[in-house]
Amino acid sequence: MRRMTARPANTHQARLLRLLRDGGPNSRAQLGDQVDLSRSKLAVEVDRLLETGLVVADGLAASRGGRRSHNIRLAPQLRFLGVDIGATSVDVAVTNAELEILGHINQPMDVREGPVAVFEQVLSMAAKLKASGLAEGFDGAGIGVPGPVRFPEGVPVAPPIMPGWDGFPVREALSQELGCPVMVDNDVNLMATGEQHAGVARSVGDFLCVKIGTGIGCGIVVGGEVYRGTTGSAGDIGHIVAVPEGRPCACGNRGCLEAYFSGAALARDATEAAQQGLSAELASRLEAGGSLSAVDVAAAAAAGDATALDLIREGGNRTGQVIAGLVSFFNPGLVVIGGGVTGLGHTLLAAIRTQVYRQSLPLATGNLPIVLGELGPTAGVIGAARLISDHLFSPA
Amino acid sequence: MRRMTARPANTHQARLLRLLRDGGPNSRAQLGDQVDLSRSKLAVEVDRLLETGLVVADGLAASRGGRRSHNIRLAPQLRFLGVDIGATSVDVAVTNAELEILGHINQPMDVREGPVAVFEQVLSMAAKLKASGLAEGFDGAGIGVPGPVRFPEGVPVAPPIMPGWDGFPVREALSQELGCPVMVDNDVNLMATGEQHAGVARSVGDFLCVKIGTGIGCGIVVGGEVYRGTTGSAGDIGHIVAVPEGRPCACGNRGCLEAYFSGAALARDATEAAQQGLSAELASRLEAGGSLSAVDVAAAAAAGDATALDLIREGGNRTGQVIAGLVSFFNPGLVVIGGGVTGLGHTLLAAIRTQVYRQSLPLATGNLPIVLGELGPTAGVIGAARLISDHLFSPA
DNA sequence: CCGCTTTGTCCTGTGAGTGGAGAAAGTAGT
DNA sequence: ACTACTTTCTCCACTCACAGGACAAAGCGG
Repeated sequence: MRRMTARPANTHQARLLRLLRDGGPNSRAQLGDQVDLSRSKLAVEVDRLLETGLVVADGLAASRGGRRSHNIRLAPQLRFLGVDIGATSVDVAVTNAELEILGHINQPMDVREGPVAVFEQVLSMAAKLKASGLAEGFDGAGIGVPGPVRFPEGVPVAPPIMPGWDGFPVREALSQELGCPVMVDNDVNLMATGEQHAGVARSVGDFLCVKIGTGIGCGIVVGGEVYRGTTGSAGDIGHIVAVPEGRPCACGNRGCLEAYFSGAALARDATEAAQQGLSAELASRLEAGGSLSAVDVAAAAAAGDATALDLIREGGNRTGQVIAGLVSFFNPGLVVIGGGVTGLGHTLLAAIRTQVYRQSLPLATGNLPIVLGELGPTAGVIGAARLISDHLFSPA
Repeated sequence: MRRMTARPANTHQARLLRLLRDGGPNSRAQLGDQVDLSRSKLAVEVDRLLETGLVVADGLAASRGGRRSHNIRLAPQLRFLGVDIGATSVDVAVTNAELEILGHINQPMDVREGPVAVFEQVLSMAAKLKASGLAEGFDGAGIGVPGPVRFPEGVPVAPPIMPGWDGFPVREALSQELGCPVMVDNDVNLMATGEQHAGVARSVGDFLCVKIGTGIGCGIVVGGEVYRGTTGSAGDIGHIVAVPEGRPCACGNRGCLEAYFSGAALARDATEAAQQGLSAELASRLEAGGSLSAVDVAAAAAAGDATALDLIREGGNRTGQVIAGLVSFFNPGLVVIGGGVTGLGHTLLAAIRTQVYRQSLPLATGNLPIVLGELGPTAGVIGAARLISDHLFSPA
């Protein structure tokens, strides 16, 4: 099957495509209400889009008191691939042009095995989605990697947790394999993009999205656009010093946030507590599973285990302290907490909130919601799909 | 004399005005090289600007091998007023349309006396500048205040160090008094704007400008635009916690950066050291002046006083720690240090650099200059003039 | 005085975009 | 069935921004 080849010829067409993506099918008249163009001009642009095949007219909508309108929608066969590479697992999903998830696979994986092995796995997952009839091919793909990215080129730069990926041409390689345009970003930025597109951050211009998984990162959105920083490392808050001269961290410094809290730190601290006999609950889980993870701590906390709750609270306090500083500095309109540890839920959230509301300026916290992400594990893949669709739905 | 009434009618005219402001007089041909418009279109827009009186043609430039060009420049009688209200002093300056300072007055003052008293002083300073023949009136004024501002309305909101100003309609009141358009911003943002326009931050898209005066604040520039945050309090880093559970701070929390370092904290610590007999140098200055300020500490440090140097280093370390966190988070292309304590110079700068380069990620610090501001006390007033000129040189 | 260059002006063609007239297709009331 | 009114969509003429070329003006060097 022929894939999407055309791109919008001008900003009007790009605007229309995004409206159809975000608002679903629409009549010409409804579109006209949103774009500030005369009906005549609008009709011309819609006709041109119809010629390219990017949008189609299918059927008539119900009358609203007058002539029935033609439904204009994005071509139904368009497919985007969203890939979210974490430290220990991959998510791959197919979406339609409206960025609705049609199919989603999650598999365990280890980024440290390097780009070649991971690519093979990603491609086989994509193939599986194709084989299940959800797509005959992909019109574009977005991919998130757990480290800083030189965004224009789509190349990871000096990623601490995935050293083998440094300089690997992710964008070009994946584009070659899939035969479609590809955009690459940091996984945290994609989570923020996802929550912005379809989650809690809709209609918020400036917000922070803190992702707590194996490590800790923070997506920064300024005026509706992801801010990536000068070298693409913006939001890398895991090694902000939370406790001056505190615990040694793997990075060589002391007192880093990640030395106190993250999926990895939590698992380590829980294991230690279990071995010291501080918690029967955790000890029994350790014996049963051989090792502990954030999920075990969450379960223990849900069962009322005091040690688990303490660990979560303490981690939340540290994290909240750092976030409080960022809130004072950045004055966001919203803070989203997400990532693997979202399962720790409201115990974590409460600790973070307490610290932020206590330490940040009243003016900055006065009307500041601090909430859990709403999309869970799909935020990343939705963000990835949105990334490539933003790219494709912009003038060539 | 008639003041500026016209505004650019479109973005082309605005663009041309800014080019003339930032690049000085120019021929039509030179302008054409910079704006990507046909010569004919450019000529039309320049003619219209000439009609409005915003720009004038004065004389012919030297030949560059062909017909001599007409010099096009901004109207020479245009005058902007830049006002920078600090905690303890005011700066008022007149500039021409190219934002060159024609006259500059600095006077001590206390913001806590409230807006009415301060306004009176500012107006008398402006009158003095007028009386000296530098201006017959003002075409626009920019004003910076030491606290958060609701930018669109030009009204301070909940400013901690100037409680009497809360909600006072600074923009409207000053506009009324001066009879010209006025824009209001945080003083720190204006310093950043000034350094961006005429100082060390020219041609840097994303940077931080840390102003250490009576308090500590940070101007944030994203993509060449000042970022003000959701409620206008972005950059308010003085009360970020530098030491968890540390010294009590006037704000009610513990361990705030300003409790450890700022002009006020430095004066207090120096006084204490002098009284405890730790430094003969500081003690003699205390006896001579009755009190100590950051300037005394700077002088003592310059004279080699170990205690003064220690105070500066320790303050620089604390500040550097906080900045290190911000650098990891924001990944700027430049960090500018300015404000009243700039006199502490390289001792301070070295301490800050050490902390940032040690604690932040290599990717973020790899190519990160950390430098002192270049404009000193004029940064604020230049920023203020630039603020209003940006406003006036944009389509009506 | 003759080419050559640069600067600035004039004029016409093109394409984007507006706005109005009106056709097409529907609903509701009489 | 007929009328009045609504909404949707199309067509067409007119305006305006802008490009680009021709050309005039004003300088240079030989």
